[in-house]
Amino acid sequence: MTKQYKDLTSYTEVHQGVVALAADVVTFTVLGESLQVLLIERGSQPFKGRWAIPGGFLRKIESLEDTARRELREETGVGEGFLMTQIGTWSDPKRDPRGRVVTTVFAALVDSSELKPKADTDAAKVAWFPMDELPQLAFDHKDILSRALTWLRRALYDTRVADALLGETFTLSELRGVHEAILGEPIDKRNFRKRVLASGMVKETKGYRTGAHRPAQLYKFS
Amino acid sequence: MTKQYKDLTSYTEVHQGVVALAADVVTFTVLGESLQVLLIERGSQPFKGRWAIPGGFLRKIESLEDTARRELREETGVGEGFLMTQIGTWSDPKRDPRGRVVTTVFAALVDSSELKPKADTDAAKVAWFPMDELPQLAFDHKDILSRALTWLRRALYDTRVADALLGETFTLSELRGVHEAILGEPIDKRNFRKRVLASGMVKETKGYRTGAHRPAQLYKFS
DNA sequence: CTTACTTCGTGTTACATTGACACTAAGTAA
DNA sequence: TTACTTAGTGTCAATGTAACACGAAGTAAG
Repeated sequence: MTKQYKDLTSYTEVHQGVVALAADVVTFTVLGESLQVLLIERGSQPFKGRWAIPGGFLRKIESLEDTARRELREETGVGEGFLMTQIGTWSDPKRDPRGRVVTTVFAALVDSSELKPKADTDAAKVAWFPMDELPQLAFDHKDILSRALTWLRRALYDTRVADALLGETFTLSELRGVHEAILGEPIDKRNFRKRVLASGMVKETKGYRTGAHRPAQLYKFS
Repeated sequence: MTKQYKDLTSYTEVHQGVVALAADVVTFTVLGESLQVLLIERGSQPFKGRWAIPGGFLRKIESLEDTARRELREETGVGEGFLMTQIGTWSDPKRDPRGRVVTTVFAALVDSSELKPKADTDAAKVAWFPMDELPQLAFDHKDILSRALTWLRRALYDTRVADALLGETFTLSELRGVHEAILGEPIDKRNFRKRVLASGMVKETKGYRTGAHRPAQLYKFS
């Protein structure tokens, strides 16, 4: 974050009145039964010690989508297998006490099984938090997370959402778990199976997931 | 547009590599049976003679929402009775040949009965076009209009959309006409009445709309 | 004043979708 | 062998959706 602060200082000092454009990435994953979001701890003022949504400034020859993808890769180490969608742009002149920062926010979905949470780079701590146990947040990031969650719940009925959060194959219980974690409420098991199978969005494979219980058939998206 | 060009020139000359931030406003209205959008004709290069979505640059102490509201008022002369929603930010580095312009797009809905189409200010022609007969557009504005229409069709089920497009009172046929114009397809009359009345989103008034036919009862949103 | 014309206003039925609900099956672990 | 855990399965009621046709109430024109 020190880097961002310095960049911004030079922006505001040299280009009086000019706006700095950033991309912030709200990265979601489903871990166990819980929807989690990736945050970084701020190491400097303002909001030192609070947690923030990772982000960075737009570079000269990038689109905001490029910026967001680059930031996500730097923070999480995930490869190409993520889904990213723009969810809005925040531009209140007072949203950042250091100066004028307009930020376009993206939501990214990553498969928890592929995560290397990327050891605290740049003297900044990075961590996953359950969406229902968020820490104190910097800037207007609480509002942003709230809107991101609303977006995610609406987008859930797009096949690609669950696809991005699960591995190549998955059991129907795992798929249901993703929906439950995002919606924050239980879903009837039989009705869910019926609906998903009837929709034709998944097809069965020959594999089975084993454990200390009856094995479950594996499916994949079609 | 001359003004915008000059502003942008100074941006790119003085602040090498710095991004100019704009707000563009896609203004929709329903006129008769047709969904219309407000465009301005460009009076200078690039894209001289083509039509564009009205917009302007962010000022120092404004949010993008403020910019959009200000632009809309300047172009249409409508008062406060409009609905405006952010639909996305376009940031491709090559989207504007003059230099780096990132634009946040808003959709605005105005009641056609309140319009003063605002005589061609600033030597720029302003006109309404049916969404299914668009002229040649400047920049990436064709793509933007396409996304705006998608947004509008999805948002239609929010009561406020039709509310913003209609006057204080309206007949159920007029309300249906708004839905048909936006969706671009006919809606069954009896089913529509049933659904709207059952939803409780409108309540009847004592007025009637007369014409060369049986008078129609007026309703208003509740 | 009669007729043509236009838009308003009204119900039923078939079909699809959704939601509630409980037990047996198949494996592991002790 | 028993306890434990998760997988997998069907019915029925209620609700929502879509298709469909005709008489009513006004104006306009001869």
